[in-house]
Amino acid sequence: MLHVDLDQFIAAVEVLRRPELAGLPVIVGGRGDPTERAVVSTASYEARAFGVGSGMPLRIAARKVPDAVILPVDAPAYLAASEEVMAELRAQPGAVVQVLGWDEAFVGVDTDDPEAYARSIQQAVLARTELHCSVGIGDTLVRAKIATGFGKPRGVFRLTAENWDEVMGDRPVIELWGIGSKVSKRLLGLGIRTVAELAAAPEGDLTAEFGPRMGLWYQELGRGGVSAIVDDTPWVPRGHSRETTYQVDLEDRAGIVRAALSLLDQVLTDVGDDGRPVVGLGLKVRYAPFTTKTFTKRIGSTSDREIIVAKAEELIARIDEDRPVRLLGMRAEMAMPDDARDGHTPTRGGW
DNA sequence: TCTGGGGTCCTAGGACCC
DNA sequence: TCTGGGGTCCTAGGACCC
Repeated sequence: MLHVDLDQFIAAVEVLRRPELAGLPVIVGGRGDPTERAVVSTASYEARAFGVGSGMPLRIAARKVPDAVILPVDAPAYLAASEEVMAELRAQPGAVVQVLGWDEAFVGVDTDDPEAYARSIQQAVLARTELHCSVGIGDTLVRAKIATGFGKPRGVFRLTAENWDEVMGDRPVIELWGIGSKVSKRLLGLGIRTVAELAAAPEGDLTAEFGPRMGLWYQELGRGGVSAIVDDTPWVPRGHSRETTYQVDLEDRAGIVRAALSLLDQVLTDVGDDGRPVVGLGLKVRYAPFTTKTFTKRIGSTSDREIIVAKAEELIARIDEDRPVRLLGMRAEMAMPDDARDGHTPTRGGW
C-alpha cells in the first residue's frame, strides 16, 4: 500500500492564497501573535532552515527567525484543502483511502507498478490542489508510513521486508512510528537502542517492561509491522474534548470554576452535535509550570444536560485550591458500542 | 526555550463480587 | 490465624500521534 503525506501542508495552504509569501519563512501558530502562549503548528521549509519546527513555542520561533511571517491557525481553510486532497485520492483507480489526519492518508491499491501509481497520485493532487506531496510505498502500514519520510519532499520511497533491515536496522528506535522519547529511553534501559536490536530482543524483556500487549507491539514495530489492511470504514469518534491555555495563570477559585464551566459548555456543544449520550467525564488540570492532574468519572449513559453539568461540577469541586492553575482542559467521553474496540491492535492515535 | 489543541489507546491498582 | 482465584468495573496516569 501507499502512504501519502502533503509537504509542509499548513504553510503550503497559506502560501497558495498569498502567493507573495512564496520563498519566505512562514510560521503558522496560535493566533499569529508571538508574544502569546502558543506553539508552532507548521513552519515552511525556509523557516525550518533556521531551526524552527512544529511544537516549538511561538515566542522562541519568532526569536530564531526575526523576519518570519507569522500567521494565525485557520483550521477551516486547512480542512477545506484537506477534503479536496482526500477526494482526489479517492478518485484514483482502485484506491481504498484511510485518512489519518488533515495532511496524510493510506491508499490501498493493487498495482504492478507502485512507483508509477505514486507518481500519478502526486500529479493528480498537484493538478487539483496545487499542493505537493510525498509518497511512501510499503508491504505493511508501518513500512509505508515510515517510507514517506525518506521521500520528502515531493519524492517517492519504497520500504519493504526486502530493504527494512538495511534501511532501518541501525537507526534509533525513536524513528519508529509509535515510539516516542519515553519509550525509547525505557528501551535504552533494556540495552535496546536500534531498530535491529528491538527486533531481536528477548520477548520476555519487552513484556516484563511494557506488559504483554505493548511489549509485543513494540517488537512488531521493530520488525516493520504486520498489518497491511487499509481500512476505509468511516471514522466514529470515541469522544469529544476541548482544551485551552490561559495567557495569565488563573489563581482564584471563582475564576477557575468559571473557566472550567465555560470549557464544559463548549464540549457540550460538540456532544449535542454528535447526538450520542455521554458515559464518562474527565477534567484535566495543568498546574504551572508543568504538572497535570486528571479527574475522571463514569456516569450512566445520559444526554441530559443538567445531569452532565451536575456530575462535572463534582469533578470541578475536586480541583486543588492551594495551587495556581496554568491551564484547564476538560474532556467528555461519548458512548460507543463495546464491539467498536474489539479486535484492534494498539494504534497510538493511528490507523 | 518553555511548552497548543484535537485525538487514541494501554496499564496499574483498588473495590467489589462470586 | 492466615489467607484462594477469577472476574469486572472504576479511577488515575502515561504515552503517542497529527
